[in-house]
Amino acid sequence: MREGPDIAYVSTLIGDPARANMLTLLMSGKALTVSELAEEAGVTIQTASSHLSKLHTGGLLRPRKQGRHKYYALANEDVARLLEGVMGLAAGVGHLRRRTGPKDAQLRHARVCYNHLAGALATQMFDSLMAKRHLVLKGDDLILTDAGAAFARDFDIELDVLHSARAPLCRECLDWSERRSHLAGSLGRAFLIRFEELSWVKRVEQTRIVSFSRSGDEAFRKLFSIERP
Amino acid sequence: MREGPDIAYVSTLIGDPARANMLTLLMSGKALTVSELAEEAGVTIQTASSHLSKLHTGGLLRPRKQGRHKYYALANEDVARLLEGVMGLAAGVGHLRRRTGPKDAQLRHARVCYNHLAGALATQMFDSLMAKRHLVLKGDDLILTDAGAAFARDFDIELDVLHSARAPLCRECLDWSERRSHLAGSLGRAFLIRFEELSWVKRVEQTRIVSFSRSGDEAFRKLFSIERP
DNA sequence: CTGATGCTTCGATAAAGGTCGAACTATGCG
DNA sequence: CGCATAGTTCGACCTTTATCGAAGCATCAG
Repeated sequence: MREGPDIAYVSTLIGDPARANMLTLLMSGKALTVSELAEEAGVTIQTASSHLSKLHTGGLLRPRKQGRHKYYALANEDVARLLEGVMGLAAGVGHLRRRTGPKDAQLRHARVCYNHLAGALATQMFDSLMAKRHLVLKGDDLILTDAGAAFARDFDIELDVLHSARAPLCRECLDWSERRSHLAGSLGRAFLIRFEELSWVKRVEQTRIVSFSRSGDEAFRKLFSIERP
Repeated sequence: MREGPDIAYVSTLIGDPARANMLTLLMSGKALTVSELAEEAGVTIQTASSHLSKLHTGGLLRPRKQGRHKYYALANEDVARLLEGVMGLAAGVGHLRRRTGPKDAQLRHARVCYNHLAGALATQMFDSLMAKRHLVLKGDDLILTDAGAAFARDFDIELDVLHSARAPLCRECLDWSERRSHLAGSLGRAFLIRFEELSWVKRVEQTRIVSFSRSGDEAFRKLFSIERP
């Protein structure tokens, strides 16, 4: 019974409260320094340093040195997806660390998941893309149809660049608050970037919240045929 | 940043080697007893009992008592998916099987359990009913949906008669060869009766074996959308 | 009833690992 | 160069928790 991958090792890494805090922070997609992570996680710098080094060894984080700073970020999108999955299950158990507050509602509505959009609006966007057959599910793979490609190009997303990258173009990501899929992959990322370029959305500093401007919300809903609630 | 679900709690649950072993075992989809899980995980029964109780509290497992045995299975598909994700990240693949139950192939395939159908075909029938939302799980109770009721009536099962009976309509029964659920209760019984009426099946005298006719097997598979192996 | 089996609870033990103070290295700034 | 800042390493606590023996329930078979 010693076969199979070592899920205990990875889970133990995530299982420590301080490390879990840091990982949750890094879900914003940003790279943060040791000190920043230490403060947010509520531990001293020494402790944080030790934790981060373990997370790196475990392949969950990717460090980058810049001058005398050391930045840590999630190693890749798989890590982000896994964390999102754990959040989903934890939320399903009804095990929230904090009571639902105003911030929580905003998080559920629209937030960043690593580098793409998540939350209620993101799942609706995903549903729209599926309904219009811009995306289709082929087995477990998500495929961008010709119509979908045209739609993306129309939105000034340079698909050729995305295709040349190694990362998968389209990917499903399970939304922990909505318990439905939203769009990940380089296309999901490209969409978020365009939203920011167009000033439809703004990131709220220090959080994962994504805030839509009034006109941005309208344009977004129009683009994806989402009715006002 | 202390928002969001408590991922540390769930991860800690998975993070213990003994628990991880058990969860990996249960990825087979089968329900296993405390003793079996203890042995496979390499710990004593007391320790296993404690672990399993924690996993239950954490919402990862669903226990069922049958006689003096206690069977544990993964709580739902989300848990399985999460574990699959962790395995993916932990790199490597491994699946593990364990032969259980009667050795007779015919018995394993289809047999009578008290008054309803059991065996591989029965668990597939059950899975089909669940997948099509003819049955839904509400807490520990199995509920026949409107769609399910229509489906049953369409199959000439007189639901009114069943409802008037004192016995519960739907009930999960743990299949001892498959270690998964199949349908019991008066509805489960009614289905078997109909199968016999239609000559889809015949009971083999002196045994619990249920033998499907060639055409009966085909009709059965069509009714429940079960692919030929 | 009695004995056997499956599982749970309790308590003591021991190992693991998170934590922080202190000392140390490395980089940047004047 | 000296000094400040960022991060690491070391060592010593100390909380947490996995573990198993022993005893206690619960269920089943005669």
